[in-house]
Amino acid sequence: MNLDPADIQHLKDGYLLAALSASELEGVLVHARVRTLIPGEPLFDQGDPCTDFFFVLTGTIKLCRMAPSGEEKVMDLIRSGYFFAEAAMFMNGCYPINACSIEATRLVALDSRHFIGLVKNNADLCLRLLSKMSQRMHGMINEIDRLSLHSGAQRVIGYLLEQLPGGDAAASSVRLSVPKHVIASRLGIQPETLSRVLAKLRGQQLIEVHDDMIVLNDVDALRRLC
Amino acid sequence: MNLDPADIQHLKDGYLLAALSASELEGVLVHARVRTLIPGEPLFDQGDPCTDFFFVLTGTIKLCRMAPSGEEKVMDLIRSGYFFAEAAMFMNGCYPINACSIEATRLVALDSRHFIGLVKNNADLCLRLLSKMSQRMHGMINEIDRLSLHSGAQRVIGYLLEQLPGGDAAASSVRLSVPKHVIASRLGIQPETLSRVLAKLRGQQLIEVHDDMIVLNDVDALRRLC
DNA sequence: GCGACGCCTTGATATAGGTCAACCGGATGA
DNA sequence: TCATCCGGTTGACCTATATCAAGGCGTCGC
Repeated sequence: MNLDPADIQHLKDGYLLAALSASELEGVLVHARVRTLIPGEPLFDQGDPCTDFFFVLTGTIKLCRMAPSGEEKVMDLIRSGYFFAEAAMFMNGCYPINACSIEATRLVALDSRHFIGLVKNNADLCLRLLSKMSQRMHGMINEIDRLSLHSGAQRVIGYLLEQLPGGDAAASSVRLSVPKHVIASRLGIQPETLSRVLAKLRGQQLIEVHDDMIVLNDVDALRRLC
Repeated sequence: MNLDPADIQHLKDGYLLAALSASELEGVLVHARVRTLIPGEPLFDQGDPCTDFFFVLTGTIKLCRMAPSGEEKVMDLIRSGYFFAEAAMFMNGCYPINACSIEATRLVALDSRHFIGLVKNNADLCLRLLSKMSQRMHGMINEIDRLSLHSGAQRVIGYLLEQLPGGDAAASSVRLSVPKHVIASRLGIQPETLSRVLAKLRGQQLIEVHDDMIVLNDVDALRRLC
């Protein structure tokens, strides 16, 4: 399985590679392998040695951790056009989480060691990386206080609002691209609770639920709730 | 107020500056100011433009966010010998959190823009930074799943075990260096709940509480509980 | 077509933890 | 010295959410 020109363009648009010269990019691509995952196929496990970082071409990757009890907590959902595991690369150690697909997924695996070597000679790229990682950390700070400061219902509403296609105020409906139980885990609640929260919002006429299609009847009111 | 030689040594031991040459360090110090805070004095607020990053010489800084309700959540406690706000620096924007002292604190404020300039010309430093930020992100991932996967009691136990002076298995007692209500917020629980958890552990003979001194009677049992 | 399964929903119940209120003891300050 | 305040503790109560259990509705393979 190989990279076609559209994939390469896609990759170049991702922030990590945008700062590379043509020859550097060439080198990175030599060390890149395309992988295809069937739904639910694991990519790596928490504790595996970190040899690659990844870019999602199509599909969705679920990053999650296992509690000692066996319960799993979804930490992040990585969709087409995004890198992941690039942070682990710099620790030169092991992946801190599990990664697996939740639908048919094509992704690019890029060689960590080769890329590190590249970064050593490219201060500009380095700064971009620092900035990007700062942004991720910022996102995590938000996540931490969402989890600890807001109620389950507020987190659900926040999630729905996040999924709104940006810009268009009129198009106030959302298609859930992952199963509801995955969203529940992402939000740190049980599937039953998610279902109840949605039912309650439906009862208040704030939303309409048609399977994985959710219409937000009153975006402003929802925004006020959180 | 100025830096004395001990302070400078202290600073050089911090990871961010260890990779600098003598002349680079010189430059950084020219742009450094020592600040002294009384207990509870604010340093910056969430949303303030990010002009400096900091190093704690003595004392403790509390990083926290305010919920819309006015409730505050302690995100981190920064003690002597650690940098903070270095991530915000790379975003070139605003501080994402509030910072204030919780006791008399001496710290060094370092000029962000000057430091960024330096990093641009030092790929090695850059890599160290990337690695350090990865570690922080790793810590945040742990924090997120602690908050969402573990009970309040487990988080309390985890906190106590973290505070144990490393290495020495015999010395199984902990002195709480910050007020209990700050720890409670750090752990995402109420002060009353923290108090009850400690009372319960005391009832099980697992710990002894003497004001801010906590003796861990059975470290292994505690570790098993989480 | 039919059973099995997965996903979601709904109801009943249990429980962790939050909230409110009272109280204690030490520190502070008039 | 006494009043006050602050941090911590304890009790009573309540609410949000988890847990357990049942059932509905698609989808898939046979």
